Amino acid sequence: MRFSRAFIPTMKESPADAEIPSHKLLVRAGFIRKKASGLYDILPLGVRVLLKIERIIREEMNRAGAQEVILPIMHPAELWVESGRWDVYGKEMIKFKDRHERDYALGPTAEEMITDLVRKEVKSYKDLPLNLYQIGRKFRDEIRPRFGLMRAREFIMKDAYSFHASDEDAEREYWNMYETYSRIFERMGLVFKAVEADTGEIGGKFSHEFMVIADTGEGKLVYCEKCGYAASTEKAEQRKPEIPENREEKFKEIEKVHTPGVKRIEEVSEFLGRDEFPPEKILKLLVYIVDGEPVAIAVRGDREVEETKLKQVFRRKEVRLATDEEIEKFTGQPKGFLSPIGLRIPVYADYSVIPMVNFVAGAGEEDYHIKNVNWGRDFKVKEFVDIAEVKGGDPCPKCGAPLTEKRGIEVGHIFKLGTKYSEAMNATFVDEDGKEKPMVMGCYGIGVTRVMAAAVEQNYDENGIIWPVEIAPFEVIVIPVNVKKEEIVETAERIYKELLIAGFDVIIDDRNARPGFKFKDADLIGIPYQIVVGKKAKEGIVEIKVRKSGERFEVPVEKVVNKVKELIEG
RNA sequence: CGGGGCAUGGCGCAGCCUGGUUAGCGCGCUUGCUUCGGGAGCAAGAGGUCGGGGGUUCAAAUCCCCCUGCCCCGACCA
Repeated sequence: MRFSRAFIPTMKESPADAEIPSHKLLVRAGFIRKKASGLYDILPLGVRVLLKIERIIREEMNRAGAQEVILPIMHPAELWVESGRWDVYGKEMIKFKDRHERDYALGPTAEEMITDLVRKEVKSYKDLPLNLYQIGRKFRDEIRPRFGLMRAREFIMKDAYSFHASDEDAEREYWNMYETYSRIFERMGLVFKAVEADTGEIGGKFSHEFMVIADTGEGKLVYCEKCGYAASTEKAEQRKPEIPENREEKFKEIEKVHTPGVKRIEEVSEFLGRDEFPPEKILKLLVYIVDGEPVAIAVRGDREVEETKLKQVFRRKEVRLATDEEIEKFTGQPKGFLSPIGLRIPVYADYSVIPMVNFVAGAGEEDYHIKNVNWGRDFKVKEFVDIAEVKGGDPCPKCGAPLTEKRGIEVGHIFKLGTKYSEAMNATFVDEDGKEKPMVMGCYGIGVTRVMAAAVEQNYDENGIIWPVEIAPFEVIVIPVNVKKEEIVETAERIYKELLIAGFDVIIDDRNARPGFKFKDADLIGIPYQIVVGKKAKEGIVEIKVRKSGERFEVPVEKVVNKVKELIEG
């Protein structure tokens, strides 16, 4: 590729609407352009990166035994109605009608479409297992698209679905995909972590998310360096604390204190004296509405409720915070001073409350708190549940070692679905024993466009992007410093051709521009290796610069190809 | 959905509060000359329905109303 002929519109300034590095850099370096909120044009450089990402995915999926298909993006409503998701997924779907007034949606995911295909064609256990995947556009009408490619309304995804005759075989494939995904992200040169995750809207039995570690990630995860436990904080379990020995003996007399206008945990702590009453000594009480019924949720003052875990505890019914009016109505107590004592609604307490002794809680009346409250003695806990968000430093639920907390970008998610869709859609087969059974399913997704953004988020500096060579738009750029000098041009062209012949992805910056201008572009775009052909060309010497480390080597022209090979292949 | 902000040439912005005659700046773009190892200099140019509609006024980018688009924030006080 010749830079002078390439469509690579770079710019000095970031667009005003870009917030995070990947968004700014992908726009500035000419990989993408915004068309509308959550919709992007992908320019040639972007396409090159996406094709490389897709190639790695295809190779590994095929190697793992999966087969590629292409299903329509336009989904007939009937299938979604059949699975019961037409209304559930509802607002996230772009829906429309054809000229005959039939309902359709642009596919946000394809369980229904694939299940429909397989149920029609597969009737015997002999045809199982089957793992089919596709790489294509997906549409989700996000409440709030943001961060460029990270949360777009139209994006490219690889989605795979597997069908099995038994639960064991589905589980075997699940781990097969786990290994496959690990290889895929390793090959892409990304730092990632596979974590146990909540199954979310897709449903199913258990799942893992593949998170690219980056500070701008929307997801949080914790992991244990010692035993390898790793989980999304939406799922991470707390180690259940022991009930302190002889706790009753430590109980002190209840004491009511005047705390005018002091509501927040932090304020209470400050007011009563931080040293004696840190947030860990204060009880936080919240009221949630679970399927219309109010429940009180107690957590230690320094902890946050993780709503996804809360939903799990209440088996995924509708769970939401109570409004101020509801709080007053159901508890008869003023907000800000809620007390577990004498509460008319059941109290569920987080594990973090178990070791608490002689703590502070609201008094149930305006401007008062109570000291030396103890669960069991002063109020009844209906059940101790694991609903607080796990934080870095907390003990690992498996081995007790302190957990590490990081932020990450979810680029892949694998689910063991079970028979949720096959039962709803009647996807059955006849087993060896002659009986008709629902197929056991799994599904496995990778956000292809998101991987591109995540890779940038993890690999950039003040000068621009630093692509891992495996997914870089070009592996090498040849930069003749001055296209008016014959010996420079000749040398550069020669190296360019040799690299092409050797099979490298190479671009030559043949533009009549000043050297500094070209260097800036090369750095911005993030091409891993730059070959600078300058003054020493006439002595047969050129310079190779490594984008990531900034290292520079002077190399004789005839050794360039070998040196590049050595650098890229390690 | 609720709250806030923005919309002026391809990009980034000023002007608007306190209406007034050619709407400005930087970058980019075109042409020429010079320059050529970290986003060059000089000179000459091109390019704008000031998001759209309506209103107030002798006069609107500027004031008022409506619409659209885009961006940011939004449980944890109970």
